[in-house]
Amino acid sequence: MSRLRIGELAEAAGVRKDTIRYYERTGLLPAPQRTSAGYRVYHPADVERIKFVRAAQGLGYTLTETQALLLVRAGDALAGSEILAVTRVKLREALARVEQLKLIETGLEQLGEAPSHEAESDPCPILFLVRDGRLSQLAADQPEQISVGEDHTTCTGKD
Amino acid sequence: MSRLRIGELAEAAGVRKDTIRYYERTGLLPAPQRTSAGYRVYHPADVERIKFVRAAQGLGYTLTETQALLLVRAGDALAGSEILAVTRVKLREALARVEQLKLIETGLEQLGEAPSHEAESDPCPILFLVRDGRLSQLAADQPEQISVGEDHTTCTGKD
DNA sequence: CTTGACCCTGGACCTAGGTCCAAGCGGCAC
DNA sequence: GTGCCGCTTGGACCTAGGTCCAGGGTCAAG
Repeated sequence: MSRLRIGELAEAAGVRKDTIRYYERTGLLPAPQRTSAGYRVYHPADVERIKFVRAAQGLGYTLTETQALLLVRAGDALAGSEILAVTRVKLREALARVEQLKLIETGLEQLGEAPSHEAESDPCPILFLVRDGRLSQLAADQPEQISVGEDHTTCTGKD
Repeated sequence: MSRLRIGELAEAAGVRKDTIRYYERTGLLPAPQRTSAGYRVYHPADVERIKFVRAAQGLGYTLTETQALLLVRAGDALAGSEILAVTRVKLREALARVEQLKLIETGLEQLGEAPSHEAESDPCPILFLVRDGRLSQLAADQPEQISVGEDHTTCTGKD
């Protein structure tokens, strides 16, 4: 049982067969050996490789970036320096995201507790979602910029 | 200048005109007033609304979730309890992502520093990317599960 | 009254990342 | 040798979130 057909690999890795063929087309998975009848034949290590790809995707790496990670995984240190920069950007984004989400969570919790009045923690209970200086950091197409200028922090709750 | 046409709104909010019309189609932006000639006419507050939407998208909220956030922003506390659950899930995912990315960053840094040998920190320098018990958490379709069982932590660096 | 910038609509197209389908072999059990 | 399941291919289709285009109307300036 050391060699798998595509269905078995799919089962073992928890993906669809189509996904495996898709990964092969896009280069995430090398073209496997074939039987004389043309059936794809996989190595058990491909199960881990696919799981790895799924994990990378889950972390927000694109297909291309995932390929770089696979190179690193295979021992290519040069690919590492490139993907490191990407990873640092992603990490910064993820940290910012956590902060934003915490703010929103807190705001939503307070909203539930203090139905409408007695929202003492913030003079403008809608603004926890609107303080654009904070919230729009992630909206910028250049996540590098942390410009918190833009003093349009007016509290006009109505559209 | 208290009323804007779509081009001005697009400019002010930093999006394309098409995006604004798209948001209108999908309900993220209410259908605006029209001039007698059929031109859309916007309120300056719509600039903030669009920026808000962009920010929410940047935080990983879907269109639908963003609509709920908009309701909350407009004062709807009931929408808040629904979106709170969503937000908590996103927060947990974001925290997990940060941890994963930190691991990867560290691993990649060490890879660059210790070219091939002297990687004392980890007996298997490839594994910082492969420890599936950790890395595949995010790959699972149910991000709730933190199952770190699965002892397939073998160090076979070659494909 | 023409020119140019702006707006309208419907619909096609795009990237990412898959997912599905039909038509047609392969292989094994009965 | 006939089911039936699994595999092959190419290509269409899908969701999300836009983006672009053609054909045509509007409006202000010259």
